[in-house]
Amino acid sequence: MSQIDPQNSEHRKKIVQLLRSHGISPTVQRVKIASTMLLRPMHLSAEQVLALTNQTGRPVSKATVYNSLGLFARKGLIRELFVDQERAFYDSSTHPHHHFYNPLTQEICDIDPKQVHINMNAQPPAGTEISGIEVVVHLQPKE
Amino acid sequence: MSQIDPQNSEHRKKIVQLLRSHGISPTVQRVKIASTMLLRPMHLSAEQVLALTNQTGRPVSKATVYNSLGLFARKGLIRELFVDQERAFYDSSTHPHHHFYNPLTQEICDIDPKQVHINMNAQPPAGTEISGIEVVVHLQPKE
DNA sequence: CTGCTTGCAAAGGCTTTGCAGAACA
DNA sequence: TGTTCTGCAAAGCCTTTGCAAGCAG
Repeated sequence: MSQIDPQNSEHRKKIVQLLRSHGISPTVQRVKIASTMLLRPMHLSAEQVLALTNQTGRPVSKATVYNSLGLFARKGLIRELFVDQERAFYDSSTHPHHHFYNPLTQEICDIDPKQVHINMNAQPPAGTEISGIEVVVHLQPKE
Repeated sequence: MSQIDPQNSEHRKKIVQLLRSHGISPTVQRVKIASTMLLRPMHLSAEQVLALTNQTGRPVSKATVYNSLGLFARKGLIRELFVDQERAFYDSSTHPHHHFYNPLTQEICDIDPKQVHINMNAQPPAGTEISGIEVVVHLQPKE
């Protein structure tokens, strides 16, 4: 996996470009947050993004993290996951794929889209079209 | 659809039996809440259940509604849906089926399980097994 | 009786907002 | 210079909790 180091101007440029290409003006904070998300493809809650982002350098405020994550999700840079109502999770990989979710450990993990085939014949209600399909496989401890 | 009228002792008995068969002791409030849920198979938020339940008769408190819905869900009498993080929805039909969700109108509607075929080859993580599969098809306005 | 349930209000936790100052173009 | 963004704290909202009074069995 290619590491993205916000200190490294090479990677910094990539992030800036990525933000620009999604119509997001690349402020210092947004680049920092985006670096956190894309450093490793993960499923993070807003609180976790805040903590990771602020491990180094100048801290970013909580409000800005929430705003930026919302913005990124609206712009399609990341994906918002609703697996339980406690909190939202943000998924840095936007390509279509599905998830295992363990409510006890609050862990989410990816399911390779090649492993899942969905055949849907149902028509969406009049005036609407499908914007995305989310499959969450809930887990429980064996036995 | 067979209406369930909580005033009607015939239906009341059915609800009591249903609660008992799920290991739930049938208090006055729980019967009232269950009647609301089962009056018509629907997707309701806790707030909506509260409002509907309290349209008639002696009002049930908010805390009791939340507690009872949580209890019903844990006991498998209803199903808890997480389609957005704003609030939980409760689905009075527990048989496996899937949902369309329109985030703009906050409307949920069922998808006939016969219309959806899921082929999953992915293995659940070690020590866990699948407890349920939730498919949510997100909608957006056409055009 | 004895334990479970209810109700009220207050607290909790995640997220948004209001507004002044800072950064950007 | 005008617009956009940030940060802090406070507010908002859904949900849970603490505890005394009430009900079920």
